[in-house]
Amino acid sequence: MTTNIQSLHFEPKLVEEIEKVGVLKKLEMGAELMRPGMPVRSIPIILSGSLRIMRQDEGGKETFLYFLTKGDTCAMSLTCCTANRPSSVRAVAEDPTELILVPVEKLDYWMSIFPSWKTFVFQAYQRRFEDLLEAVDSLAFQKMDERIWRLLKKKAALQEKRYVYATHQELADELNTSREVVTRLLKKLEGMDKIKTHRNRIELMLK
Amino acid sequence: MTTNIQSLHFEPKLVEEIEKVGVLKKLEMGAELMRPGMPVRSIPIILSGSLRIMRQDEGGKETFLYFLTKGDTCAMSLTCCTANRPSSVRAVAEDPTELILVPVEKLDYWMSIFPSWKTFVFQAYQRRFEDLLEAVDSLAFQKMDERIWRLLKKKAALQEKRYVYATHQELADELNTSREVVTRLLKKLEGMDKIKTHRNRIELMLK
DNA sequence: ACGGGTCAGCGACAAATGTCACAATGGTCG
DNA sequence: CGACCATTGTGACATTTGTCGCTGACCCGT
Repeated sequence: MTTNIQSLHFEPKLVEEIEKVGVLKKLEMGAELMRPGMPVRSIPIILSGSLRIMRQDEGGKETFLYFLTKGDTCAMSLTCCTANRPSSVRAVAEDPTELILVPVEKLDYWMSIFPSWKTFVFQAYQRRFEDLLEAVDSLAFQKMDERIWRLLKKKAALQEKRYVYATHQELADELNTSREVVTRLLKKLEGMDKIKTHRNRIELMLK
Repeated sequence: MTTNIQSLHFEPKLVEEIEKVGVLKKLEMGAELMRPGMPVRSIPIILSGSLRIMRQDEGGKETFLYFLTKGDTCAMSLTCCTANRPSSVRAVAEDPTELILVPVEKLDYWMSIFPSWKTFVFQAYQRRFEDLLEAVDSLAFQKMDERIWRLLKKKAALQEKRYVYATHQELADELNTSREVVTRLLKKLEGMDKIKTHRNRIELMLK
C-alpha cells in the first residue's frame, strides 16, 4: 500500500515540485538502499514500508541504529549531501518499501521558499538525534536481553503485528553478538512469558 | 585566553548582531552548563575551552558522547530549541570555558539572512552526527581498554598536552564502568608503554 | 519416505567486565 | 610529625557475553 506524497503535510506547490523531480523507487524486503562509502546524490522520502539503518565497522560487524518509516527521511543523507561526503551507514529495507528520491540540488532552494520543507528538514534532524541517542542508551546502559527485547518490540510495532519474522542469526547480526547468545536469551525471555519462539518467527506476548 | 567572535568566519554584520544580543558566559572547570530536563532557551557558541557532552540514564549512570571546542555549538541545543524540548544531555566544562549564549529567537531569522549562519548551523548538525556515530562505534565495537585509550587521546588533544588530569574514578564514570576496571586496564596500557600513570594524572607516550 | 540444508538447542569452557574487601600509597593540614 | 582522606593497587569471585562442538528439529524437493 502506497502512501502518496499529499499525506505528508507539504504545501500543494511543493508536492507538485516533488512529483516533478522526484524519482519513485521500490525496494523489496532485504534490498540495500545505501552502504557505507556510497556517494549520496539524492535524499529519500519514505512513502511506505521501513528502512533499517545500521552502522558498520571496518571488519564488517554491524549494529542497529534505528528504523525509518512513512514520512521519514534520512538525516544522514541530508548531512552527507550538504557536505558532499559518502554515506557512513547502511540502509536496508526491513519491509517492502516505497520511497521518493529527491535530487540534492533542490534541498537548499526549497528550504528558502517552502516553510513546510524547512520544518520537514529540521524535524528530520531532530528525530534522528533522538534515535541515535536511543541507540547509545541501548548500547551503553542495557544488557543484551533487554536490547533483544526492545528490538523485537520495535520490529513488531513496525508491522503492527505480534510476530517478528527473523532467525536468531539475523538478530545476532543486528545486535553485533552471536547466534548462541540470542538463542540463550530468547529462551530466557520465553521463560519469562514475554515471547514464544517458533522457527523463523517470534511471537510477542504483549500485555 | 579568549577567542573573540571575529575569528569564527561570520560576516561582519552578523558578528555585530551576535555581540548585541549574545551574553558572554564563563564556566570554570567542572561547571555544569546543562543537564537533562533543563529547558533550553539559548544556544551556546564556544569561544575557548571545551565542553564534555554526556548522556545519562534514569539511574544517573552516564556515558561520554563527545567534546565541543572553540567554534562549536551544541546541535542538541538547536534541536531542543526548535522543538521546544528540554535538554536530553549533560554538558560540563572540561576546561575553563568561555561561550556566548544566543537567544533562540534569533536562530531562524539569522538563518534566512546570513549565509554564514546557515552554514554554521548545518555544519553543527553534521559534526554532531559524526560525533554521535563515533560514540556508537566506541560502544558497539570496542573493548574497554581501547575505549579508555581513545578517551585519553582525545582529552590530551583538547589541551595539546601529553598529560591528562583525571582520577580513575572520573574516567570510570565517563565510560560507565567501575574504578577497578579502569585501574586494571590502565596498568595494562602502562605495560604496553602507551601511558605512564601518576597520581591524578596520566602521561601519554605518543611516539 | 528419504536426504540435505537451514535453523535452533545445549553443554562446556574462555574472555571480558563487574563487584567486593581490603591494603598500600601519597598528599594535606593541624 | 601524625592523623586523615583521597587515590590507587590487588586478589578473589560473580556475571555476562563470546566461542566451540555437536545434536536434533524442521522444511523442502525429489
